[in-house]
Amino acid sequence: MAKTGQPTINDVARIAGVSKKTVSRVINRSPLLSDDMRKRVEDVIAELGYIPNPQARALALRRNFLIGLVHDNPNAQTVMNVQQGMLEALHGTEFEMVVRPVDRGSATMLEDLRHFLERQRLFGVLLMPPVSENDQVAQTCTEIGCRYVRMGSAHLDSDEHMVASNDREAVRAATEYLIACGHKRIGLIAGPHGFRSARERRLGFEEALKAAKINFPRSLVADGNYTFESGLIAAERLLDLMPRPTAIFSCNDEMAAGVIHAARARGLDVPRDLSIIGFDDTPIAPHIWPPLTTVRWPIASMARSAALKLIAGDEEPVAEPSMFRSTLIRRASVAPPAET
Amino acid sequence: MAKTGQPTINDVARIAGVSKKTVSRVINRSPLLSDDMRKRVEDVIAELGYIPNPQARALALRRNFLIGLVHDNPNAQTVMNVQQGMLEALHGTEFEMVVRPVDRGSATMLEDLRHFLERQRLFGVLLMPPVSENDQVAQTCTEIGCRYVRMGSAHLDSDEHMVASNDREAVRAATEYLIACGHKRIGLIAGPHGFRSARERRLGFEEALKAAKINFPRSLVADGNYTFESGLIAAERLLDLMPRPTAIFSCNDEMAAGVIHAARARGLDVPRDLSIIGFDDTPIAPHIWPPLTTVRWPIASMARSAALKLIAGDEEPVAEPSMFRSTLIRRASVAPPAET
DNA sequence: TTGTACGCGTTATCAT
DNA sequence: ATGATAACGCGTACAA
Repeated sequence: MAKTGQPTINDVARIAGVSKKTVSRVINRSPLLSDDMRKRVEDVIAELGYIPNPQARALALRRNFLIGLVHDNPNAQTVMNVQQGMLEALHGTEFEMVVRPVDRGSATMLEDLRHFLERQRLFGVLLMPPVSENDQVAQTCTEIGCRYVRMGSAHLDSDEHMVASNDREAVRAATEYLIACGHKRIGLIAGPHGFRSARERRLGFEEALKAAKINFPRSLVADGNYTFESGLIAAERLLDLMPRPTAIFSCNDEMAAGVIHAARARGLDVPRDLSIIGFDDTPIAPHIWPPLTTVRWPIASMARSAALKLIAGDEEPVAEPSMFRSTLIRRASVAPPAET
Repeated sequence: MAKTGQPTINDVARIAGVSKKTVSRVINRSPLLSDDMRKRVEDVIAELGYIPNPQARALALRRNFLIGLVHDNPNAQTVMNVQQGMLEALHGTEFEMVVRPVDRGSATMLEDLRHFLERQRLFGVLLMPPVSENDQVAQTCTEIGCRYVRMGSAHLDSDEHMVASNDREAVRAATEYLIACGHKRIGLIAGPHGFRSARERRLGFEEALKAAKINFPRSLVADGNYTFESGLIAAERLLDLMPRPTAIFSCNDEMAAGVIHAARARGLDVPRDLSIIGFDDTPIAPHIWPPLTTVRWPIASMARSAALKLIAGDEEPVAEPSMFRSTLIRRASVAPPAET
């Protein structure tokens, strides 16, 4: 027994009366092993409570049993949901999760990430949006030989490397709901330029209007950057319009909360004078006033699937989906437009 | 050069014309080294871009360069703030952060945690509340030889193992503010039993009332469990009281949001008919209506200090504080009580 | 001050 | 199918 108190592979081998390599074969499920030999070793392993040392394995295999979460996402709740999903998948396995925030915009981001991956020899990484949209990052992972799965709002990669939500379709459905309620002047608060999610959501919005043959002047779209303040400012511009839009689709909930503030500030009643739909279904969405109609994407499920793809053996490709459906959650922030 | 492409300590030693041990001494800043020898080795290290292999070091040192974040905190934003603070401290060092949620309540929690620490050989762990309040967890860390620092609402451990916020004082100050505004019937929505933070905040509240010689019947305290719904239910009970309280201190912001909902539901105006103070200063606090007066605790700073304590060398004990001050953020949810 | 030899716990190679 | 022996890359006695 080693001085650390933990039994090692040598202890198992000695007590079982076999070689280290045989024990190693048992651990790694080598197919070429007689059953009685396997049984004998497994008994000793159970008896000793032996667990392979991760550090030694990492050194020998040149690969760590760590899954990285690489993100530059500003939304705390989103990141936590992803972590929760990952952890679910990793629970009970030999893998642990290490979190690595990166600075999109930093000129050395790619280089930093490469060094990180090379040094830590991660088993794989889960790339969260928006950094997941950067093809060079994926390219770097491939070069280094680090497995990766990207989360995103559209298929940016092959199935094994991707878990995507159908933002465009979901927003299209949400907008159709607004139209079905009778709205014809609908404003859009867009997401930040360069975010794929912003693009997809906007496209879904425009598709719905076009299909309904509703006119959509440029003046009805206001830029936002996913923050409360940007939603507030964008809403003020939209609400200054004559005629005023009777509904607004906001590309995320946080901006939608800003819209509600702006509406309240000028004495507008939501949803009587203005209907609002957001995106994300953040925990506060049902708690703000009025409770917010929004689009919920199965973020934890996506992260869980992504992690399962990451740790899946190469032999049997996992049956995890690569496309996930978002759903419209109808609450109280939408109503038919008031009679004019 | 190794086949992996990365230079090893052997490459450095060979090219510099010295032994491995000498290179090792340079890396580990051994004092007994001639200057020209150090210079020679450092030059080769820089030239090769050599970085010590973490896996090999972990094996040799029987200690991983990983800092764990152990938590069972339900508040996503709080956890993210802690992660951010930790990562700030760890940035630029050789340490990485691995996240480990635990299940308080699970009978095997302690055993699971012990296995985790023993197997991964973490350098140290940051214990978040409320699991940080469990002395057995700290005890386990000590036994295993894993450094730890606890975050909490009171001094539960020696300075080197503790970063604490002064919840009691902060709540006392917040309550005094309510009293100064003229409130005499003040309700309390308490936190969950068994949480130290809940206890400290309640004590601070009671201290303020006692100092002001204000009567405080049991009926004015309602139990909550830090969730929106619990705050809503507790508020409904409090608002049924005759006479009704003119102000409510809620032990966290989420419950305070529930209080606002309950007040609105019965046509009460905040703050005219009811003043409210929360605790946490969550990101939504300024965005709900009315903007919430609350107590802000420097959570990221605390986590950063905790991480710095963890990775500090044993020789020079860090000068990081172990007590942090929370501050009252005055917004629009408090006003003098309406004339009766 | 510097070097030699060996240990850390595992996997891989190549025999048998 | 199984075993002896050599990596993996670094740290540490102990010797020089």
